[in-house]
Amino acid sequence: MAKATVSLPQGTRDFSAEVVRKRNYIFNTIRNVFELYGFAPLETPAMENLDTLMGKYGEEGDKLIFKILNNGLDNPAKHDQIRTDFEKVLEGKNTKNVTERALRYDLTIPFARYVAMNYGQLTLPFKRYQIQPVWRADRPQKGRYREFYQCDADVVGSTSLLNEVELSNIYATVFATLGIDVEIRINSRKILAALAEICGGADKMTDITIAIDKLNKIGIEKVKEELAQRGLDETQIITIEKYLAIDGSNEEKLAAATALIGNAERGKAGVEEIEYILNYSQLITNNSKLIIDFTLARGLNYYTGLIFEIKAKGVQMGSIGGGGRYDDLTGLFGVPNVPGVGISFGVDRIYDVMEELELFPETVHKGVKVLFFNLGEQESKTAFALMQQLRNNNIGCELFHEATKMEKQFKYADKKQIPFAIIIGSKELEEGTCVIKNLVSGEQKTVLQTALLQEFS
RNA sequence: GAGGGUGUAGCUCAGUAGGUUAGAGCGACAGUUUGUGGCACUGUAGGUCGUGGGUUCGAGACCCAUCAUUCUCCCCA
Repeated sequence: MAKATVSLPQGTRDFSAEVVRKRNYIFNTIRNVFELYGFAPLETPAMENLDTLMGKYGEEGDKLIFKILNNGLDNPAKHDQIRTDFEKVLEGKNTKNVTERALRYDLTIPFARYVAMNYGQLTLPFKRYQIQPVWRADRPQKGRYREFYQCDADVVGSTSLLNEVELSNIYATVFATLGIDVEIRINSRKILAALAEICGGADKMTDITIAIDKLNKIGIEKVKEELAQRGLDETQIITIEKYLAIDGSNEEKLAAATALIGNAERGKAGVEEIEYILNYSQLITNNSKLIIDFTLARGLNYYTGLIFEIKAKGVQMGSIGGGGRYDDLTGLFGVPNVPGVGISFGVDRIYDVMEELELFPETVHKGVKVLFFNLGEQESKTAFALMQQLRNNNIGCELFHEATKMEKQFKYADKKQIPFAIIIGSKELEEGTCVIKNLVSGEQKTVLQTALLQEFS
């Protein structure tokens, strides 16, 4: 036989039965909590119009969008036009004649598009959740793929901080259910804006957040270097260093932040937001899990208010979730002034964390419960009838596919982790009985075929 | 976009300073006498060493290219 040369596209994966079951366990947990909090599901197509996606993720993001080549490019009547258009593609531009669709890059923009298209029909605030794969033409590496799932929950059409409280409780509930110990780190983009205001003006906000975001990775000295490179002077850098050095309990941090940036209007507002959510959460979840982290910035520039990031305790792993408030998600699609707030779960990383900490329950391995041995034609007919009877009572079973030596059938049961074997040979056939063997303990007993069902109920 | 690592049996990998018939473990299959597995033992199958060039008397080992894969940086989940 020729050697198979089949392979998978870079950065994609097959999921075996065991992995799918474990992933579904995570998905189901998240989905149940979303539903519990009043979020409704939404699914959007794998592909969007290229126009919908381009320009929404920044210059870098645009490059990482998977574009779909149009069909019918081989139509002779269009060759001249397409050659001309293809020249534009070579220059880095996109033309509708060559490509006009692309794979979904995230769930947020398709959601914004959906809200814009259906704004009139939506009951506000609109709370939806979405669990679907997205695709990015990124270089794959550890924990990064070209196809991966996102789990998002967003509320649009409400500025109430109650939404932030709800979302942080969703985080707490999901991770408590999964058994993962986490810190829910929070900060406010308003505080960062106030800091920027004091240090060089609002236009430095992006520079400052980008540099601050790297603190954990590169350390304070490098951050200072980067800030200097980005044009901040020494006094400003000292202020930022003071800001980043804020430490202690949540209360102490808030006090220190107030002292530093409380005079700025937005700084005050940011501190008040955080106070609000901390007070509220005390009533509902374990407050100690919410931790103020003033170094938290999050890369995405559309965040404007409170921001979240989830860090699992006890493992070396990047954030396993994040989110925040944004002011105007749908403005780009012609429906302005729709504020919102959303969170996201990083399922692939959550999976890795649970694997590492061995948190998956035994029950996720859900195979068939019974294997009927096949010991001959008449024997297997009897077994088949009994098997159907069990199936009708919601007991999963299989009949071995051919009459062969028992050793093989035992090994099959072992490999598929089937806990019970039912043996019907010529002797049992004659007596109207069957042998039930517990394959874990090795114990077995003979019962009447008519009594088999009640043995399993 | 930039820079490393790795490609040898189905899987995980050995293959010493280039030398003749390329190995192991696991897995698969068969058997250790025909209705009781997981163990053990025996045996069998399976590789033009990613691909294409080059150096050499001789290349799985060295050089170049190419493809694949993996990791790091950028960016992100």
